[in-house]
Amino acid sequence: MSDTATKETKEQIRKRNEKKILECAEMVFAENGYRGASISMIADRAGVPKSNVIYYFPSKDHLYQSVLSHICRLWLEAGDEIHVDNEPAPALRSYIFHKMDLARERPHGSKVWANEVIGGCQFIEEFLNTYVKEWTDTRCAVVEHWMEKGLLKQMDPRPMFYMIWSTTQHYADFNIQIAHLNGGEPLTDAQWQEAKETVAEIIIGGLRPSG
Amino acid sequence: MSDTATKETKEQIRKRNEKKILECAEMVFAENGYRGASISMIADRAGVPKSNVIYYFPSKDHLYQSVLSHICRLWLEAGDEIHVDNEPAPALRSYIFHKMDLARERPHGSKVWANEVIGGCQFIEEFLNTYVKEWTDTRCAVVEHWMEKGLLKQMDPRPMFYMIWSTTQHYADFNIQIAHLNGGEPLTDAQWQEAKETVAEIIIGGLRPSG
DNA sequence: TCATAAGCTGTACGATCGGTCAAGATCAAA
DNA sequence: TTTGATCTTGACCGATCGTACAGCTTATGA
Repeated sequence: MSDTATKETKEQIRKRNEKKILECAEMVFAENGYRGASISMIADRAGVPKSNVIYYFPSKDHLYQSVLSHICRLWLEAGDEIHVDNEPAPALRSYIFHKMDLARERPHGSKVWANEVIGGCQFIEEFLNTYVKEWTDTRCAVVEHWMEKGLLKQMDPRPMFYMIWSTTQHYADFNIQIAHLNGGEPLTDAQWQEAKETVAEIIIGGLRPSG
Repeated sequence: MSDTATKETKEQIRKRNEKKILECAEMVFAENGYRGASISMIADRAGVPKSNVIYYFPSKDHLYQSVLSHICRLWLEAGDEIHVDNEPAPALRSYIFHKMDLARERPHGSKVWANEVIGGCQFIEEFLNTYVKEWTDTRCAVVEHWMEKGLLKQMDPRPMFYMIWSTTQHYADFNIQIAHLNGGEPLTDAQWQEAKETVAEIIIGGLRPSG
């Protein structure tokens, strides 16, 4: 039958379809929120029947959870630069740049997360109280260590992290609003570069010891 | 009939019901997004039959638009302090404090706006391209004027405004996530005060001329 | 080759959606 | 007191929701 095309194994088929459905689900959930997104929309976007989506993901909840889990893992990895061994300014600059790149390249994931948090964290509550909390506590300890060594201004590190998160994710979640205020066009490469620099400059400048 | 209670005029009844329904709609839209919110939920929250909601607001779209319009008006008013006659540091500090207070007192409105922007700005597109754009252009001109006078570091003022917006609204939109990372409890008055100070300190500090 | 497992999909289900409508209840003006 | 406008509500409509399920095709391993 298949003279030219190489046969796909079942495992390859499964992997390919799961990935395709997950990517489309991420977009549909981003645009419509959890309750606003329907399995039909996701199926249409992926070009498969609705039943096929349910075949790979046993329920809408499972699919949604998979999307959220995937996003969070990406974010936590972006903070690996924050170590006591590193200098604070380059480490924070690298973290901010990394998160800005993620915001530009994968805005949909950020939007799904934002929708979930706004809607009450019903699906990520346990996740927040374990992985995210542990990550935050660890990184706050590093920043406080830097502050004690006099490398940063003394302050509560938590609002600093909230500021980095909110600012970088703003460029993902609110990219459409930003485009509207930018003459209807998304940011150019140059504008994006300048935004990254400005964000890093303000935050790191604002953390510099005054004495 | 009504010995003790004073009679309500029809106008009072209309005003009271419209206000009650609008407030409940703001909460329900905040928690569920536009498509996830249903008229039944809003009606239940307001303690009236579904038909009564439709009576006061001819459609779900009208109700949603009313909620969005109300929020945006509040935000634009908060930026009145940004004038060329004022000193930049106190003006920006006042603006940030004002927006932080709004984020704490009225988180639902901010969440509805965020959901709408994330979902694609379908209902606020014209609004963005007129009022919000005009407001932003005007305020950017003021900041650039300050920069030319050497009162602030020279940079693109737009990312600065995005940073103020995202940071302050983060405390509204993500208040549940912040609470989870704060040991499950919302920020205390002292923590809130410190967050306001930290946000203002970082941003204004980061804008200080280096020379 | 052949039984079995896995991939795939059309149909059907009860629930809920936004919204219409008719009818009753209440109030304001004549 | 009568009359018309406004407030209030339950019943109902077609559409869409999540998803269960039977039956089909296709790949796999004995």
